[in-house]
Amino acid sequence: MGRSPCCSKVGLRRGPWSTKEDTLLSNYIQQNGEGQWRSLPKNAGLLRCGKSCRLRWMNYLRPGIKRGNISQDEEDLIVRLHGLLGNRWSLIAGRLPGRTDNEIKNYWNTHLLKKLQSAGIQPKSHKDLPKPNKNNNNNKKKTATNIGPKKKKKLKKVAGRADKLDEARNDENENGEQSNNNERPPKTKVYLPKPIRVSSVFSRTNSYDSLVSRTSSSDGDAAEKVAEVVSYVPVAWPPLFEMEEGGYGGDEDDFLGVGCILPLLHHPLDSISGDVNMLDQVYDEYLQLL
DNA sequence: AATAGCGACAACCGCCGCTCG
DNA sequence: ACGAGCGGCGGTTGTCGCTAT
Repeated sequence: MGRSPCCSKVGLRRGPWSTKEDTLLSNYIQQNGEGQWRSLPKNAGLLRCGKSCRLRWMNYLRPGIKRGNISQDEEDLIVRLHGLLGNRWSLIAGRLPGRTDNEIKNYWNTHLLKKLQSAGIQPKSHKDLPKPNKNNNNNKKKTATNIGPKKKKKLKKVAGRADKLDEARNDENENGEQSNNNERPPKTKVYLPKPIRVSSVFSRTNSYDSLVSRTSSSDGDAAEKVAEVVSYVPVAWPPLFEMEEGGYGGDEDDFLGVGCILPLLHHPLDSISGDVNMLDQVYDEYLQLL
């Protein structure tokens, strides 16, 4: 059965937020706290969908949000985490204080993807890792349509760069089109680790850029180099406690310094410290959980 | 100067899992 | 057990601004 939309979209504003709307939203949340997103717009005097309010708050208005200027360290970490986790942006964002999943996702799509590809890296190196069911079901999601964004954009521009006025936006009618894809794979329960924010910055000596530069600097056996770079996919999990005690990051043989990104399994950690075989087991166990 | 091409990123959409009645 | 509501997530699209032609 189809679910009702999160809110009636009739008469609601869409598109970019004005400063006035931002102020209204910020003030309301500061006074009343987050949550109750569905009723928030009405209470705050906003003509916005609750989801839109939440997104705006989470990605831009929330205190502590860092905007732009993604550092080399952060970029490095994003690449590593993506190699581990795939497109689980919220998890990746959880390891980057002040960064939002949306920003990381955009940054990946616009910067890092090209960077990796230009370096001859197929960034899908994590494809062998088991993905959560949600991702495995991506087929049911609106996958790339026959007309890609660029083509659409081109078509749109060919048709003329019509200015999109707010009035037009307001007049927009949602047709409520929904794709009824009834052929869903059976659901399976999966373990989805929750992101854990940490404030410490990991030291990573084996930087992604150095890998890339190594790869692109010479014209030797390309496949070999790709394999070499792609090997940033981890092979073992380090004990979390090392990271949490601020001592993490010294070992170049850890899985490239990602460390601690995943919730720890309940293991007698003291006994596995330094034991690569045991770490492999931990990793295997984690993969099974996934 | 006008327009096409393109990049960047903000915002939207649809789906899912969790919670609660 | 079931269904609805809610929050959250990831993929995709829309919009804007800059550059090239």
